Amino acid sequence: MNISLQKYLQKLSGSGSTLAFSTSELQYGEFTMYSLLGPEENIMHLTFAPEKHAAALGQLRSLSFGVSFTSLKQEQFPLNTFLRDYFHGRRAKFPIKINSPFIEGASVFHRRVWQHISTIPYGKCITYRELAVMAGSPRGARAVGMACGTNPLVLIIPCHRVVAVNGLGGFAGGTDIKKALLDLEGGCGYFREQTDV
DNA sequence: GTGTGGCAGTTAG
DNA sequence: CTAACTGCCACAC
Repeated sequence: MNISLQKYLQKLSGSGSTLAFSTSELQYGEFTMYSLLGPEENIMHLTFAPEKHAAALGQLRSLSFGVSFTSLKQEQFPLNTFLRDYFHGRRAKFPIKINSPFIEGASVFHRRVWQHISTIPYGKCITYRELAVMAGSPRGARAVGMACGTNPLVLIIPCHRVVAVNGLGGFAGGTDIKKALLDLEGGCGYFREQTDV
């Protein structure tokens, strides 16, 4: 992971000056998100969990490069309109080019899992086990859960559409958020099976 | 419903 | 290398 970050930054820092990242805290009704933009304005990290956000920043700071962070107003965040529409149920896809060193630097297995998650359509969900089969590791449901937990681009890689065979499963940022996202998308086939919710 | 053992992949040391 | 974690699952009570 750190190796890829190093390489990525090395490419960008031709002059050797410090690299500027920007962060923003985003508010959409009850939902709070944390984002990290790279020097080229590409979105590197997006999460509901403040501790994951802090960890991503910590990784950048731990590198041997000079890095600086500025905060961006929500209105200036490139995906703000898309996200706002999503949370209003008016958008299903985020047509952006994914270019995050947190993804490129991850393991083959994790990237495979994330790729498959990206193909789950809006309003549908699959189980950790099914995803494990797709990723070529039929007994690796638990490992799939771990890959979901380290997903650097929440919503863009819709890991909330992956649920346990007999329940909701976990979520970075809290299962309440996961449930709310599935609800927003119309249940995703999860609530139909549950008589209680 | 709950307990428990096994599972695959990742990370720390 | 081992040990110790996880957004899990199957199978018992």
